[in-house]
Amino acid sequence: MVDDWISALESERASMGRASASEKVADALRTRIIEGDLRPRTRLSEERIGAALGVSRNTLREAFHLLGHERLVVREFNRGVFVRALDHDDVRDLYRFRRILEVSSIRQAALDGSDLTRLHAAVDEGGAAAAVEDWRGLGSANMHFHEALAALAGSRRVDEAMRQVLAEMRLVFSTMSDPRTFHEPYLEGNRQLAALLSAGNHDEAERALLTYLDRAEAQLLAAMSA
Amino acid sequence: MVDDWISALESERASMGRASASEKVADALRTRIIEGDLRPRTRLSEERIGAALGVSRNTLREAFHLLGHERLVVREFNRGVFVRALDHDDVRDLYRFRRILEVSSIRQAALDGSDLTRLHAAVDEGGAAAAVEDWRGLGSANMHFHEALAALAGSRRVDEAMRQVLAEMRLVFSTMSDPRTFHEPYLEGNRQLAALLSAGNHDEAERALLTYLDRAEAQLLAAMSA
DNA sequence: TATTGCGGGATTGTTCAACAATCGCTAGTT
DNA sequence: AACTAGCGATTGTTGAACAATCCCGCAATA
Repeated sequence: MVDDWISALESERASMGRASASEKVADALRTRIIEGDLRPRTRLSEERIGAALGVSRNTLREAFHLLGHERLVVREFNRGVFVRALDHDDVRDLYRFRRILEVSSIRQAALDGSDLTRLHAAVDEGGAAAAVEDWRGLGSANMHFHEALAALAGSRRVDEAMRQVLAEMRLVFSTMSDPRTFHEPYLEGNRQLAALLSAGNHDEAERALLTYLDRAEAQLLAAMSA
Repeated sequence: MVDDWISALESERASMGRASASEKVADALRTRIIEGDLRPRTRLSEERIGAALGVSRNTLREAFHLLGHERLVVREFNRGVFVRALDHDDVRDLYRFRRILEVSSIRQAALDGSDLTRLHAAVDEGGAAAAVEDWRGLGSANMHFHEALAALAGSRRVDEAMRQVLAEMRLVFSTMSDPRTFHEPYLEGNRQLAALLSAGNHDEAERALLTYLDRAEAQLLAAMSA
């Protein structure tokens, strides 16, 4: 059935006891989107989803606003909200932005010997996930690595921007069939990057990061064309 | 009367004929906040503002979401929404972020000889505003200058991030009594920066920009302490 | 005096039902 | 085939209602 995710949504209905209703709805939808149950361009009908989750249209709309803010859905006036679909330009722009944020984070780390524990922890997390062939988990670890990398800039707003970017990256990955292909090659890259930073070799780290991002971008673009 | 801005809001009620109601409400409130009529920490009562603008609570709430997304207001659960109040840390973080975005824009411009017309247009706009002593207009021109500067990065997401940052900057300026002090000194700085970029002297431009931002940050922080 | 606990009023959070505005599609016309 | 009118479905917006929560004053207590 095409509407299989509706039942998946209903299963999330249990965990909605506390906090703001709209946030819980947003959580549920976010999970469905990231897990790939809700494909890009899918229209999110207020009526059906409201019924599935047992919330009113108003609350649902607030949730849509939250997801729109995270760029996971787009709202088209008088037409509804749709799961966001990223094109090649989006991916190129995402990586352009990532280069800016992550390179400047490394440069900041070069100035003030930052704390690299989070970074190494993310590497370890990735190693553990790969060891048990949990490729989705490896993907998350990868995200954590880059989140930790951006955190070296020591700026709340950089953190926030990076989280935003990574959420959009998940949107891209959600459409890919084989997570391993897109995450496993970068485990070693992360390890090397962390090592270079630990060694204080920031120039080399910057170069490595740029090659890393170039490669990832090219791979994603190629996969999107196919 | 303390509630003078209520009538100012009502005057905006006329211009609300087209487009989404919530966006219009957000526009009206945004103006009031930026103009300084709504001071930081002011609580935005759903009842009173809804009545003043003639919209329902639900629509008003959607508008609050939009403004929250722009970080002009903060929503506190079960307590209401308040005009955002920035502290010293916020200002420091804003400038940290601006350095990252604007420096990388200049570096990008160094790689691909970007189009500088918007930049020069913003300089001219500032000159014209200063000539007639329109200091608020000079402030806007200043924003446009840095928006144009960030645009050199050639990234939609950088543009968006910069707009976000500048909106927060307006929030700071809205609390300042004398706009001239905070905008006039930078007219010459903008002119020089544009000239350096036109001349292709990007290294010097980068240094000038950093001094520029350091000075602006220090001046704002000093003003906030007073 | 300071603090704790307890109303009670005011405000926000959420739901519901209704209507207006708009869109997309289909059928009919030329 | 193209174009238009109309219709059904969906979103946009409203208003009212109720529940949940917070704020503030007041009394009781130590």
